[in-house]
Amino acid sequence: MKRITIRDIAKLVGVNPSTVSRALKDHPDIGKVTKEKINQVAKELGYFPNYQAIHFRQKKSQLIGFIIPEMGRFFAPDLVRAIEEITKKQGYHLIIFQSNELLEKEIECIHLCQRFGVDGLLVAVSRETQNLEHFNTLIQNEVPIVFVDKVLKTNENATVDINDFKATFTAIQHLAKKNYENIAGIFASENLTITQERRAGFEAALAHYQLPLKNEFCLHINQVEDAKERIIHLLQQEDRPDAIFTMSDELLTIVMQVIYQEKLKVPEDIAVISMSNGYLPYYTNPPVTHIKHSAYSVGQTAANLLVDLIEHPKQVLKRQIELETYLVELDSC
Amino acid sequence: MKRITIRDIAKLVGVNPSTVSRALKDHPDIGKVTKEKINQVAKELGYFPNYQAIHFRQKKSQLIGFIIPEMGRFFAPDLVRAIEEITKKQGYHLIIFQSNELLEKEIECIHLCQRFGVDGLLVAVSRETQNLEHFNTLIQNEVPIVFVDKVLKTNENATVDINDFKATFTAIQHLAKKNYENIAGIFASENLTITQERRAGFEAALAHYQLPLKNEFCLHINQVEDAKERIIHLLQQEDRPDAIFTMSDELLTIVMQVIYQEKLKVPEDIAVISMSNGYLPYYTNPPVTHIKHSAYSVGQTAANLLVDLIEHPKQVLKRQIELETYLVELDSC
DNA sequence: TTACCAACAACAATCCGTTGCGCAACAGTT
DNA sequence: AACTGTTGCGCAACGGATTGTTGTTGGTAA
Repeated sequence: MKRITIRDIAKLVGVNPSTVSRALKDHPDIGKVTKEKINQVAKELGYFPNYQAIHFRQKKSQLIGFIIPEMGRFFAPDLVRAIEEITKKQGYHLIIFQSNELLEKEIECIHLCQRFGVDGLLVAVSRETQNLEHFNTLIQNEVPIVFVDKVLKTNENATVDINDFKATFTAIQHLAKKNYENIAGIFASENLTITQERRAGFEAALAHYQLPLKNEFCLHINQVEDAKERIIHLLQQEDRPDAIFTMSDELLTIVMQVIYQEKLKVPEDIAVISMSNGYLPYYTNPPVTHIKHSAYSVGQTAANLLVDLIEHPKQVLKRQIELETYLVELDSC
Repeated sequence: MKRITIRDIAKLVGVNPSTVSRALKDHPDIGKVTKEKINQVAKELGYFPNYQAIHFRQKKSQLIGFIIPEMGRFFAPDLVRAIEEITKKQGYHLIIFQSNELLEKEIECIHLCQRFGVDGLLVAVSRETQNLEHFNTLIQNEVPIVFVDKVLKTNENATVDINDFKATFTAIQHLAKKNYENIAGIFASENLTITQERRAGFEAALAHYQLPLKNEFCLHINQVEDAKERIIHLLQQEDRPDAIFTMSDELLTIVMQVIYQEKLKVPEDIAVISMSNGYLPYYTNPPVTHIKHSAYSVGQTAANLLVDLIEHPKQVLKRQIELETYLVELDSC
């Protein structure tokens, strides 16, 4: 089926395509009668504008790229949900790319975004990403970028995340105040900035409360494969921890599985506290005390910031946003 | 910064833009020396093609739209993950729209897809969608559509889902064989085709094993708000069920929360079986026996089917695919 | 009547890459 | 020398909407 263009309408009404274009967008230059006729014919023909042509002409795409390491189950969905809602509301649309935690793929995604002419970009960087050079051409082309959740902090780039140090500190503080003394921490890959900051918060809190920092009590989980074994090993030591902190929902699932398997009672045998997007802690028995870190808010904030940067690049003052986290006290400590 | 075009390269090399265009795609008409020069200059200038222009000219977008009721936590993420991977591998890219379970929004999404000129469309229909009329213009424009997971079955449309009847039957069969007799079923909104088919499988299995079908034992959860209360009420009856089937991970979370709250032992006090994407059942205590229904496979299959339909519209024979589900026996029955 | 200004439309260029067609130059054949 | 075939490249139109500029009306005021 042939697509209907403004020329078709123009021919039928007997005017110039430019007149049709102006009429359809209610331009004051066009007379009322002509406008009505054009609008009527457009409706009859079932005309709809060719966005590809428009975007091509205007060098805009109304597209926002979102590069994410992987579409995980705990954090990403809410991020996407929020971003899609906000961007749609503002007339933009979301095109999603997974980098699979690989720098190489991240670069590929960036190229694709460039070729597609996205108006802006949201990025959660991959585990391998140690600097932001590969974003330079995009930046030179003045495509706004907002780094979200997994960020590398520099002074120039827009970021939305949380204060990982403080959030973790708060978690450990909560344990300390409840008089737990042998606190273990389960962390993700050491490469990630968020891991480093959370680990720093963890250590600082232990130090502050004069609790022991044992190296065997700090696990960095790089592959899921051996995660269970390592945690089992941790919990089977004779001098095992009396409390355990996990820095993410993913890690919490593993820990809880081990705890169930080992038939440990929470919190009697061991206390658990986690950073979380706030759902998983209610699926477990008992519900897990956690530092709530809302992916939805992060997504909303980042999307709004990005749209601001696209539409008023000069006027945006606050480009680095740290969202609040808070303690949700349930039954695991 | 001005974008570099083939004309810039042409000027520098001293050839015609058409020559540059052909050279860059290794067209045999262009001499080796010229090609090399052009490629070199292109690299020096950091040229990359303007996809918007290309897509506009070729009336393709390399975009695949994905309309989903909502970016949920259990099923959608794997769907998106799979679809992104497959479509990217085939040179397409994913643009996501949420219909929020509203027909009106679903129609909006369809319009957007049309305007964006997507090459194909994946759809999980909303709860309100009772027919597929609103897809007609898209179909007339020969944009392939694959309905996925939440589908309405007609003879013409491409679909990828599971045999809900059979899957549910299998679940109940498993309970029956373990001699559970008072089986309750927790279902989603009655409007959904999948709910209807699962309920039918549920009833058929009860009938087949000559088990009682009590209306009070079949709950349809429309809002999350009162879900817990209703399930508590179900479990507090004196003649309470000895086994409970949930048709989704979402519902399973609620049931498990209630079970924990009520301090019921699984499977001693009550058995649990669920349909699931296969992760949540391991987060609970005990792990829940379930019918595994892989979102990732559904996504993969649907994405591959769609790409086939885009690229060889006439040659695709099997357009309605039902994926296998299987019983994963864990410790809750 | 002339001058002038709205009001309304038409014209044509533009965005960038693609592609059918044409043409010149040259090698090889008879 | 005349002809055919090949190689290598240029020309120009094209796709659909937008937009700066120009042109034609009709009407009003001087």
